[in-house]
Amino acid sequence: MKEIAKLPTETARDYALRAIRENIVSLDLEPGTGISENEIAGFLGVSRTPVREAIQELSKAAVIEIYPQRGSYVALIDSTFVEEARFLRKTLDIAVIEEACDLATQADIDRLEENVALQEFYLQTQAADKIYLLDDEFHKLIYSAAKKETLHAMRSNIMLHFDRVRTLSMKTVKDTKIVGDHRQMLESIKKKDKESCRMLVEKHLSRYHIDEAEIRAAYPQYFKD
Amino acid sequence: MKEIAKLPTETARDYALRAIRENIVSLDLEPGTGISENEIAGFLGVSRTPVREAIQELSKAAVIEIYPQRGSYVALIDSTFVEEARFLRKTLDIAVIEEACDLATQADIDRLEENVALQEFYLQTQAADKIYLLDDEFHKLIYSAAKKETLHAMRSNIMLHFDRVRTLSMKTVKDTKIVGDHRQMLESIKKKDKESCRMLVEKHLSRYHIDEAEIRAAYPQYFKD
DNA sequence: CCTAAATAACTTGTATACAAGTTTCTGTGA
DNA sequence: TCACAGAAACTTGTATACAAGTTATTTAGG
Repeated sequence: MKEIAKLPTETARDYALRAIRENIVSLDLEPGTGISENEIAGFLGVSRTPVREAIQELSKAAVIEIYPQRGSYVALIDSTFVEEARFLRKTLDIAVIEEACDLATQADIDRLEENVALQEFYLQTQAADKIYLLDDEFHKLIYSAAKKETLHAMRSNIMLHFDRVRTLSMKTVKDTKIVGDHRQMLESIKKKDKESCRMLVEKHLSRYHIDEAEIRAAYPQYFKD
Repeated sequence: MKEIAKLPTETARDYALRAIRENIVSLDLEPGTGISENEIAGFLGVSRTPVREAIQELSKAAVIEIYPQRGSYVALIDSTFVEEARFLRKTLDIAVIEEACDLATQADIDRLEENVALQEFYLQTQAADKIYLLDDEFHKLIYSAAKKETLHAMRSNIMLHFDRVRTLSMKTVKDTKIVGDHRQMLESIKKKDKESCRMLVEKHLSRYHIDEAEIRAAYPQYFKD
């Protein structure tokens, strides 16, 4: 588990949740690892209570499994969940981007323009971690433009399963293509071309699908079944 | 707040979560009501810890608002959330019922048949509460047939907002039509007729849309804005 | 050396005590 | 009667103590 600095504003609970979540997504907490409330509390410098509440929340998202009186474990990557996450993205992202075509204001477009411009900039400087964050923000901006912020928060939770696969695929999937997809999506939103948006989202998702087999072959110990 | 019996098997945390949630959906805890961790803990006969964890979870679903050191309140019915919940249903329920057309086994069909038969039975005996539960189970069975159980759990949380409106509309919406919709959906799944399924889900949802205006007029104190 | 029982060291679940901050009440003064 | 200060009674956030159960270790007996 890697250290993550506590922000001065956030509560101990929010800090614990953020720290544990980031460690799970980054795979610094490997799938199958046993975790202890006491151990994490000591590591983060807070008491068991906020750590426990964070773990409860992550167990509801099914990325942590709690066995009462026995221990808790980082869940193995379950293909069932990954498939459901992909299904949700395919369904909801398309519906939301179509809604964004109708509702996006100039301010929304401006924010998206700035985001994609930064992605294109960091693509040249090879800053993969920056692109990762901008990728998340890009999709959040689209949900925001469609006035579906609550659904994005919900999407984030189930997307945790997908995110771990994404972390593993960082090396194989080409950032160039991802940023290119985002640029095309933005242009299609500006043209209010829903059919094009739909196609782009499907193509975008298919990029991750391709290499799941090889990822699984490379890291079999991380997968369930 | 109405009393709800604690099941012998469930933990104090699960009991508190179930009890508070049911009271919110049934409107026995009215929108805008102030709630206290201590008060609820005393009422339920457990300590603050499990009650607190339950409230945290419900605050994440945005049906409870927590103001640190000031108090917590049952959230007013926010039209934004209700609209997002409706959007999710329209989008996801359609995609899932289409998937169910492809994947439903005979066992799935049998369970749906039994459920709808019970709905038709209780329709004659005027047992609205039974139909309410069977309604929930009907949609859950469809998600199960489509192998999307995780998404259903997620759907349940955001649907809390919709459920409160549904509770208010119980008197105005005709159960006859709802059960009729369910019967037609089942027949369309059996025929694997996706286009018909899509139309039925949209018609089904529109039934709740009609009377939101009058509900809001009848209970203005429950609504935000 | 091996087996088995006792025990110690863990786990999470729950209750309680304390901390920090807000609101409300109460009493005192003019 | 009104204004204001201060205390008391709340709120949630956090830390800690204890309960109940599981697992690992240790120790005694053969």
